[in-house]
Amino acid sequence: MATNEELAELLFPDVKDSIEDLEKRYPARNLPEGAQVTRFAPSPTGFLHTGSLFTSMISYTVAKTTGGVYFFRLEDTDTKRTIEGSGDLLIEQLHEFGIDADEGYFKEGDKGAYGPYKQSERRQIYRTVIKELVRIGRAYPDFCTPEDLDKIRKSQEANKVLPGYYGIYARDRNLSVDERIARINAGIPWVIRFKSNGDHDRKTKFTDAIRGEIELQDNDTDVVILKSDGLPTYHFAHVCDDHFMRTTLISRGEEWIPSTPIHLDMFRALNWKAPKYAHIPSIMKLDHGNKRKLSKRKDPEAAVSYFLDEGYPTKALLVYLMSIANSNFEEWAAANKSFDISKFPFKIKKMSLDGALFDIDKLNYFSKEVIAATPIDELCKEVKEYAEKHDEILYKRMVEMPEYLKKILNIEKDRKNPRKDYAKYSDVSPNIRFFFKEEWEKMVANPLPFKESIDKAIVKQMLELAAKEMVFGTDENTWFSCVKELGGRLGFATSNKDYKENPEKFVGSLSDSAEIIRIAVTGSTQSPNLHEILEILGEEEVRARLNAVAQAL
RNA sequence: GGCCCCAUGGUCAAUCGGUUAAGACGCGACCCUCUCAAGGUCGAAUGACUGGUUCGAUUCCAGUUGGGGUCACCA
Repeated sequence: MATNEELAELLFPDVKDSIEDLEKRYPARNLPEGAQVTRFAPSPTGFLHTGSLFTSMISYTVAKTTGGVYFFRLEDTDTKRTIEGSGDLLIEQLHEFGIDADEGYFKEGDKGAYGPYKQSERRQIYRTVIKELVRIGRAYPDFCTPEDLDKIRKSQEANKVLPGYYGIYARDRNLSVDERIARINAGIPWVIRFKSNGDHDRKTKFTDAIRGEIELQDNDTDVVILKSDGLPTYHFAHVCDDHFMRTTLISRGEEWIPSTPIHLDMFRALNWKAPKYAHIPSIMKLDHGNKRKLSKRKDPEAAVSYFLDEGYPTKALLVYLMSIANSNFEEWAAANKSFDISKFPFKIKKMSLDGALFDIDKLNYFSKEVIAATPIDELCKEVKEYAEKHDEILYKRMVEMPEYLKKILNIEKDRKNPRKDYAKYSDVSPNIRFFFKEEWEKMVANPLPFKESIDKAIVKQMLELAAKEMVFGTDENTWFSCVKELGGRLGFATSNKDYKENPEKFVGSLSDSAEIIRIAVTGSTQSPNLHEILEILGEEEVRARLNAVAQAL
């Protein structure tokens, strides 16, 4: 009668190393007490998901705040879904958010002593551990075809028992070693399954770093750990990699909670200490009254690239996500007058337990705050960088007349209550159109929104008067007194109080007189501070615009 | 369906058995004001339901309901 030892040898003849060897190759990390080793371990299957940014931000923050290590591992074991180059793209996008790994997989090669950090390059490690598992009888080859498995599942459904490969339904679980060897030698394809000792009627408990104690049914299914393509499944790769990479805290999506007993089962079988788990709630979206996970297919905001394309400052998204992660962040930010999330004392225990609905209003709010607090030179740089990728015309202007753009972006900015016009850089262009002659000409070619109640002749006179006599190069008060005086000559009120008391005595209010100038110069009834606008445009240009509009009336 | 997670305003949420149940976004009103963006003041709006424990439950327990997740040779 053959032994498991022989079976293991037949399955993995080339594997010479033992688990002992691996333990030596990847020694325990020498880190201070309390330092956490965390990671972000995505599959290279597309763009960075907003939920992934959220979990990676948390992993990163935990490592940084505890003086630990944050690494990046590429989980490319699903060869069918892998998209070439998306691993590098993920790293680039994370980099835009300042989430750079201390070690791990990088475009230009691995960094760190616990690699390789790309799972497809870790085949021998998995095979070494699995060989050992076969040897001790905790893993075995399974010869079921997909059709066999399908048949088993169908009969389970018909009999209304739990589907899965477990107990009496685990067809090849109790094959004799001789039989297994015979089938392998006969060339029948196989996968390797983990042999669970679990009992469905018992519970496994573990302490989640966010939720506290969680109690689940024991795992009793014999999950596949090595697929027919020679690569491991997530379950096994996670256990194996996070053991040898010495991860101390696994932060991952809450959808992993139900499979945690499988992982714990394997850690136990290998006699390895399991890491701590932090299951992060998913970011949700309201869809026809129902909450659901942000979906990459249905929701533009599920892809981080959406925010980048719209021109949200990366910091703003991070601030928003942090406010979801630890709701006391807002309070902290207000007290410290800073949105610097790296200084915020993040506590994983303070994470809320259910998934937050993505709130674009709140993001916009934070984003306006962030942009308003950005120093002008930095803002110009950011806008320019955004424009370079997404707004050709704006980019050209920023390159050709940087000082002019700087003045425009600086309107009412350098004060205690700065303007908060922009939530995203894509808001800039539509807001500043009128500053450019050719745009302004297009705008005033359309009927202008002058008040119907004011006689066109008066409007015209006001424009002509302003074109001739309005002062330039003065401070705001002097300028405004002048505007008042000019309006007064035509019968406009020179104070709102006067107008309120006797509106019938005037052709229009003080606001109305100023509005005529605003409309002519900006094409709109709304604009930032008129005085600043006029000074930026310059005397010559303003007088020309006023005359042009007056003539067209 | 089995199992698991979750449950305070529209949204994010504080409260570690005793509170007029914070705060923020959004919304409304008013103020400021040459318009707007802001800013200021004020306001409307919350403990899913039913039992139990307790002198006292938003808070602890159970059940109900509701929402979410998961049951692959995908992660």
